Amino acid sequence: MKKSEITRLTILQKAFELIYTNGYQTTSIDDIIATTQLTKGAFYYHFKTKDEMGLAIINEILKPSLTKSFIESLKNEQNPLDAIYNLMDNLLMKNAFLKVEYGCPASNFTQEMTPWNENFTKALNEITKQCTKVMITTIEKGKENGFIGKEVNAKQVTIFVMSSYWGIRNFGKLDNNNKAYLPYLRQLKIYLNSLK
Amino acid sequence: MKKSEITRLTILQKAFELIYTNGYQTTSIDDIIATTQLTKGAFYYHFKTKDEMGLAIINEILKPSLTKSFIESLKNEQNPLDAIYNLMDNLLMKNAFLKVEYGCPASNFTQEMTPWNENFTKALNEITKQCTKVMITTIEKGKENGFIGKEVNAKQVTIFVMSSYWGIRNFGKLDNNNKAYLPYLRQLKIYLNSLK
DNA sequence: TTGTAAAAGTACCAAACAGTATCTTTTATG
DNA sequence: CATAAAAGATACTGTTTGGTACTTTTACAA
Repeated sequence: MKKSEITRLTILQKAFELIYTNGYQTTSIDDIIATTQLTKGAFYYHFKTKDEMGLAIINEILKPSLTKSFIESLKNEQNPLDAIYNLMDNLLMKNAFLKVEYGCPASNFTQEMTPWNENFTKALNEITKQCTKVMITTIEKGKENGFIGKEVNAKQVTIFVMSSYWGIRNFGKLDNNNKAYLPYLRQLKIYLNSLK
Repeated sequence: MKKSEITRLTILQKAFELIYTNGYQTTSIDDIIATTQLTKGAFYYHFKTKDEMGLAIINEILKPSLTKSFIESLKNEQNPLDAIYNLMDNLLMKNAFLKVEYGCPASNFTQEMTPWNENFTKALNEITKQCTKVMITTIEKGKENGFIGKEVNAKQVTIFVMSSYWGIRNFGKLDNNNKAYLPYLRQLKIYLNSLK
């Protein structure tokens, strides 16, 4: 890997961490170059504007990480209901990338940027669509394999589950701990079992 | 109502609208005084700082509006499952105060402010706790009245439902329309019926 | 090894920002 | 209707911000 590519990636990763913990608007370029030990010259060599960097974070850091989580969790497991539960359990309780007190990075980005940046919205929408698609396919397959009742609407369930995930991260953020995660996961299991 | 009180309320309401549509950080005090047709002198006569105003918005605009919605919807209805469904249907589809494309104001505030303002977090947490409490009580009463199965865990269900609500607003925001709301509501109904 | 384009450093700018100091006008009340 | 305090207007400040212009250093292919 070329040195300049490493620099670029360092900026993206460090900037992601700062934005994930402090928000996009409250993270200044000066903050980013301070933590990366770089200068404005380096930053603006790699990115035309701050927003171009933000978009790169979504597409090059967030997107691969999230879609990988979804695809790996959902495609390999036999029982789709277990798969969905384990995916959520993993995202909430085990993923080292995601921290309770900072919520879901995709959701954070959405909330903060959507009102004023259309490109961000589009990029985030794509991630969501990809994740949604994988989950719908998983459920449809589960219906064929007899794991899930034939009357179940895959898209509805997906939207419902994804929503509940985004929302529960709000609780975690507000409470600044994962106390709400356990009752959430128990209820999610009950709900998923009702789809058999 | 005294004139100065009207001015204060006007600032809060107009500022709320701006922040709801554009975000807190992207709404400047200059923006607020421009839309209110007031001046800095007036603004800083009523509020010591921008954050003091933000806190006042949460406590004096958001809190009463949301808790009123929850209490009125949940306390008056006979069947608690219908009550919860109608509350969500109302918040998503009928409430003129809330717009699809801008998400849930409480959730927006939470996402944007939590990382850097503890007072905001506390105030938002209080609103959430109040709403949660009302819903838990409603469910408990429903268990006593036979509307809901005795084995149902009221707190779990409340957290699950509230999460799903917050999350679905994210979908609406991302898509910039309420297409996702209908499948969500259908699935919510199916889920609530499973609690009988 | 060396020439050169790529990469990074330095110093600056104009605009936007929250907030203040001071002055003027309303408004409520004796 | 006089007057003082409340409410609001005006003009400013120091700082932070994203971004730029220009210079220097580094990496790497020939």
